[in-house]
Amino acid sequence: MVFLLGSLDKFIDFGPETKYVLMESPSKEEAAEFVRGNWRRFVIVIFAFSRVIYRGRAESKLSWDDHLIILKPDGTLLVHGPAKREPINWQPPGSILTSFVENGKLIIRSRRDRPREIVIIEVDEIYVLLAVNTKKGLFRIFRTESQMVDYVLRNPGFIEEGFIPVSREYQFGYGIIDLLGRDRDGNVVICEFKRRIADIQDVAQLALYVEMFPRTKGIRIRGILVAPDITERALQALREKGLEFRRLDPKTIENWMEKRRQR
Amino acid sequence: MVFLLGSLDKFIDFGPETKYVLMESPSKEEAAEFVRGNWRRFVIVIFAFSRVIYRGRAESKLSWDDHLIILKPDGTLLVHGPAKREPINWQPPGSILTSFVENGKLIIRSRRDRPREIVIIEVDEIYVLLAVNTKKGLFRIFRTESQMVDYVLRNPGFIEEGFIPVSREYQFGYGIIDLLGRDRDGNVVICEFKRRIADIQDVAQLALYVEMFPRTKGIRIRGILVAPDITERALQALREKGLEFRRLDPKTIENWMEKRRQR
DNA sequence: TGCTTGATCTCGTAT
DNA sequence: ATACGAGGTCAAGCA
Repeated sequence: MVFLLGSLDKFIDFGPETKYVLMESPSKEEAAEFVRGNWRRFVIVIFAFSRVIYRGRAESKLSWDDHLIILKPDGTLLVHGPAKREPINWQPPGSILTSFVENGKLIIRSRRDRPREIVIIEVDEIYVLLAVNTKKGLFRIFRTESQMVDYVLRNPGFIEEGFIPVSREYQFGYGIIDLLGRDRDGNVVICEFKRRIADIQDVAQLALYVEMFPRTKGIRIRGILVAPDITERALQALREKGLEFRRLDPKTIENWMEKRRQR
Repeated sequence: MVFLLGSLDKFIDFGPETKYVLMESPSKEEAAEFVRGNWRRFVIVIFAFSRVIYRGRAESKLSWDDHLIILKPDGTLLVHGPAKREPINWQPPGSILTSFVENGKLIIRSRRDRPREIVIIEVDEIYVLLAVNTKKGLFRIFRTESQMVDYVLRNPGFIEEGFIPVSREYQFGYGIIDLLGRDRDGNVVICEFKRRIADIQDVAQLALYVEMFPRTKGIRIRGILVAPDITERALQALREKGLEFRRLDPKTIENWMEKRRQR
């Protein structure tokens, strides 16, 4: 079922089977009422001449211009400009919307606590309001860090001859170690995995783990960074810290998973 | 100027003053042609029954459902679901769009190199296509990490009596030090700033800097973490590493900026 | 281009 | 609730 409304009939009850509601140049009152009554049910897209004020963890002002505003049933608010993947302004899920007309402007206000943050959108002209009934499709993703650990658990020789995995996601006082193991000489081996190119931050993380890991006399603590690649400077820092690198290509894992599937 | 088109007249040239173009239930051919010819000029919002395949740094599949698709002139592509701030699928700026009809489906394909990534959207039914001409509003933001450094540069006594700032954004082989200074005894002081609650990762970063900073006999290298707050475990790790913490409240900076503005 | 870091990061997960 | 780490992180700045 589809509604195309030049002016909103306030008595229409948009049933659950309503695909979308489309309004061209609605009045501010119509828009305010629609948003107020329906933001929990539809994803609402508004194209309008507006400005935005944000105050919370930081503070920002976006000047008067044409913007694309998106409101989601979970409380998410997005203000998109003509470029970039990131919204110019936003409010995360869990925020609460209010919508009303004040001084001849449509006000869309989104509030949340913890942390206390507020986004106020002042709208001077609404070109189009589109409310759509989206559903959550099944989403699957591959090539995660977790799959890299899976691979090494089943192929411990990848780290080195005689490597024995001991614990996955090992927690200690200074963080969570992706994979903890022992080498053939009984030394502790801390493995840190990265699905992307490893950088100096990753070296810092591994270095902290190695230095803070509880020591036993006569047992060395080794640190190994496992990633598809590493930046030049990170590799240099790694070596100066006495840590090690193992290159693990995503394709190696893909081929391995393919083989397992065929078995 | 506004166009509302039940069916697209392919000879219309949408001038630069065109605010938006709205199409309800366009045919796949119409939509394909419109996207092909106009994605560099408009932000295009499509509400459609579709599925998405992504392959690149990772790989994902999004099953058939109603989705909100956004295309931007800079090559950004977003597929939004009914919840969350993040798009389910996307392509960053700089990607190249192609659009055509194949086997009765509208195909929207976005490609980019470095890294080579592709998103393919198969559309089975288009409910609404909205093309809007947004502009980039003036955007200003406050309360950044950079402002914290500004504050300390003008108020070095905040770190401690006798602290002398030496270099901002000091680069050396192991990263970039926010603020480098000297204490009253001539020791090196490395300051790391965080605008949010500092955590163990930040301690790891500072620890690496301090340990790798070039040493001169008789001169100590001190590390100070400056943030509005710090987690309990991070503080513990910090102390074990012989590093220090200074609490800097955002309000302190705000008040200081307010005063400066009044002068 | 590569590299590093900030971000109103967001998001999931474990405690 | 808080903390920690992943992310197709994105985006900016600088060598």
